[in-house]
Amino acid sequence: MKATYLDHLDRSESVIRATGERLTQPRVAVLACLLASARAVSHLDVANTLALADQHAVDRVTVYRVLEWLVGQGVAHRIAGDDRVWRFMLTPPTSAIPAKPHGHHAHFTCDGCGQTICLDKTIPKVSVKLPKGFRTSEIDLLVRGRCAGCTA
Amino acid sequence: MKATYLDHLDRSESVIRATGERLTQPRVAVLACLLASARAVSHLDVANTLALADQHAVDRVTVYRVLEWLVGQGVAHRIAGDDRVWRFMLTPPTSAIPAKPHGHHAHFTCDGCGQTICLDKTIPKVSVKLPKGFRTSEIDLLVRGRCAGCTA
DNA sequence: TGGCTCGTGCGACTTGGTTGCAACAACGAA
DNA sequence: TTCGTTGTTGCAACCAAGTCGCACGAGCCA
Repeated sequence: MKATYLDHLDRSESVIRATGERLTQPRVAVLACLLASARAVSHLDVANTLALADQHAVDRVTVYRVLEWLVGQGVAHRIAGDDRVWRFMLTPPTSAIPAKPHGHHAHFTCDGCGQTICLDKTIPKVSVKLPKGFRTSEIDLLVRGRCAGCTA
Repeated sequence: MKATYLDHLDRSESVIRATGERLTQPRVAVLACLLASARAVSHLDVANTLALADQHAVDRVTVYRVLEWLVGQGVAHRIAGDDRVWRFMLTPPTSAIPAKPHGHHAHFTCDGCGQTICLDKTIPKVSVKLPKGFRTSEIDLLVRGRCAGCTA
């Protein structure tokens, strides 16, 4: 991971450019971190990665704000973990700025190693019947269990 | 709510007795709070209810521990909310000590008033196909939207 | 290049939750 | 009914995640 996120700086830059918002170094670095990770990452993960890697260190408050901003742009989405820490992932398989407000997410969290991955592609849509008068805006499916590595 | 939880003290007591563990005043009071509420409640909700109602005030740390204990007994289960606060609900429709470890929960959270209710009865079981090697232990379904009151 | 505006960094703060420990209460045995 | 053991409670201190306010600085358009 240490070096990997550097490989994504270019793509990160173009995604941010596509939003029409300001292109700043912290935004590029944070998004590159997300691009480099197949699993959900916390604020702290991002801050640590950037601090360790090289001179791209970013203040932790800025990391919070950039991630918030990415969610607002529809580039990323947040997941509430079991440890009451927000984790963040790119929204769909890396397409640019979808900003689909009413979503249907599915994630898998491993009880062994704690990693969270996205299952959006493999899980069928769930249809929900709510009590009368209730309206659905979003459905999150959280599967807990053991990943392949931890089962072995 | 203020007086209501008092109506559940008897039932609370018998549920705790049924666990075979010690019967204490804080346990009875906290469980009575859960019994009295149709929706998920936080540690703070419980502490406030008990503090307001009467002489049953319980230290907040004790509330934390009692709720933890109820989860361990299978009487209640916890829900991670959007505001990174744990909320608690009775596990099934109030049957005693089910302690079903591998569950399938469904909850609804209202974007308007923030309340969380249980949908276990109305939602069909979701079958999940995971990548090879992955094992499921629990599935949580979180539906967000507007409740009947907030839609109107 | 200059200037406006928005983003960043820093420090202080809030809040939800946890830990350690001494005092206390529940409950079975005598 | 009393006693002793053992689990529970209350208190205070602590920790970590996340937020707020503000001054400085960088991005971008004219």
